[in-house]
Amino acid sequence: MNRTALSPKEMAEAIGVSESSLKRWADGGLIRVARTAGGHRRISLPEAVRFVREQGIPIVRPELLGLPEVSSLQLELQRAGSETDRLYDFLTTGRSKEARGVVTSAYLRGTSAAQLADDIIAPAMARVGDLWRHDPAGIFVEHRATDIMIQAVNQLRLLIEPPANAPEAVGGAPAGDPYVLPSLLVATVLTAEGYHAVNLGANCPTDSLLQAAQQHKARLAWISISGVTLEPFLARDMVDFSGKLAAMGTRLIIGGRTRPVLPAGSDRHIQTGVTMAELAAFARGLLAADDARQQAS
Amino acid sequence: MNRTALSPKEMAEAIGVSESSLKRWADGGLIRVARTAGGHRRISLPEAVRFVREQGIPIVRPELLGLPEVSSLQLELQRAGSETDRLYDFLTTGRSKEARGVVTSAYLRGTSAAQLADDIIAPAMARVGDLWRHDPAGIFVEHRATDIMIQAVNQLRLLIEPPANAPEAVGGAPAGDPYVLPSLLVATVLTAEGYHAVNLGANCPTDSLLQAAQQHKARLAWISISGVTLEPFLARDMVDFSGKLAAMGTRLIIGGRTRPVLPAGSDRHIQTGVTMAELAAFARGLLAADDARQQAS
DNA sequence: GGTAAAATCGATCAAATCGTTCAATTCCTG
DNA sequence: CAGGAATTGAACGATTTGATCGATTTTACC
Repeated sequence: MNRTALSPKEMAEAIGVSESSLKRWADGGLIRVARTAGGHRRISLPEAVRFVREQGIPIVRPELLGLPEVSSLQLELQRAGSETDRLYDFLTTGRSKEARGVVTSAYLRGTSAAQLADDIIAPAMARVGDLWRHDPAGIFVEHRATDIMIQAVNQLRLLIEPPANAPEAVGGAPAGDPYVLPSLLVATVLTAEGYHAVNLGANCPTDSLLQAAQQHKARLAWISISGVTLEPFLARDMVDFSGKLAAMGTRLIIGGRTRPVLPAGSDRHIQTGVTMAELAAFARGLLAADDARQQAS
Repeated sequence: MNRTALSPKEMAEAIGVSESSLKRWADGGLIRVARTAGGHRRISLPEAVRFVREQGIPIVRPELLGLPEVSSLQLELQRAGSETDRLYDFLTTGRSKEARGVVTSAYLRGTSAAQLADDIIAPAMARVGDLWRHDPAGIFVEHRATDIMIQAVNQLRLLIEPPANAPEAVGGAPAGDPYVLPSLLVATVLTAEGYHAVNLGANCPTDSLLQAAQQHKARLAWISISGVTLEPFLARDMVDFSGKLAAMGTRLIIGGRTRPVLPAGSDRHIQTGVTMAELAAFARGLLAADDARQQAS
């Protein structure tokens, strides 16, 4: 079941080390622990996840971390094929638990959220999307797979905790674009990069996005384009839009399957990308620049 | 429910410790408690806040402490509506963590998934949906709220596990209907009722639904209508559709904001409902009938 | 006002965790 | 390979925690 906090013993058993070592690591500051009034250590799940990822520690008993789907996945003895193949297999056969396991365990093993999206999830979903061309049952399988994927990414999102003073990021899919998953992935990637991501989801007018950015004093805004093409007139809208955002200190990044073509010379305040890795890199760069500026002052 | 005073049980749940520990801390002077005439402990909200701050104890379920900025010293004890009010507040102000807390804690306290949907989530989302009429920022708030709600329901869904041999249920929103949340709620309610629910999400053609029902040998199929109205010709489609489903042992239930009007005399294999409670009742009835038949044989 | 259900009381007890010490193991370096 | 440093895991008594109990108080409802 879903734990809110772990005791040293639980986490020690989960990763297969002694309780003593875990306590020593906690006392040495390697693991951030809260304390009960009586002095007992309590470890939050996102903190445990952060630690095992950074240290590259294999998880022996995932169910102790509240992640039973990871353990059930281990029962599927190393099947042949890449992670994408396995994910595709689980998605098309409706095995949601195993699909969640693929995503979660890949992240726990150290795969970055962006890599996960680019190299595992996107290819699998692309293959799922091709199904309906050949298979009459493709549409239902695609719908089911999408739902499963949304579940999996939402679960992943809960395992990541941005720092307390994280800058805000706001975004969504443009008006007329009904796809939920891509924007959800962006929100997850940005959370992993240390932002507090506010996802406005599918079909979100730019006006609404602008207001959200204002209210949240967002450092970064994203638009995730999947279901519509960025028409030239829309591209001009975007340039105008990004100008308004820039005026209040918010940088805009636009992404999608294909790199949007913007009017020449308009790439001053507007960034485009087709992969989550690009998005993550840009977001990281923005943070680094802000940090440098703060240190200088 | 903004309480002026907390019971030991409430505060214990809020910070994720046992009631015993809290009472011991109170008796040891760590927490200043008032006593009722009968000797029960009462902890003031400021005292609770002071304690968790001093001890650095993470607050697991902040909604139980009532939020300071809600400020209004409403003495009203927990009514059915108060939870909706809090949820609405969290949804409109973008506090996703707290919103998830309302949903999860309500479920953990014993509220059924159907009740949660009908009495807490639906009213809150309806109020959110009214926002755009009066507030220019309404659209963005609505999008943000929807995303938060989807997260919360997905999290709830992960907390519920159907029995191993659960019958399958398949459904989604009809073609042209872009709303994700209602069908997700149906899937969650059915999971809580003991079904293995396969959600095909928004904008799902009936053909795909039929194929999914076939492949899964579904006992139950649902169509959740939100964004489109059930036109008469579509209604006739539905009767035809439900006939095909019935032929393979799948019962159909159609739901939405308004009760769909079906051609007279067609209600043999088709069920309609406007509340999740109706849906849950029908699903339960189906299960009970099956069980009785199995026992008889 | 009266009654039944729910919550809380105070107390007890087993299990978990505390901080510390120490021996065994691993790692590093000359 | 020898030997010192660092890491690990086990053990210890003292303390903390969480579950449980029958008795009492509070709350909800009529």
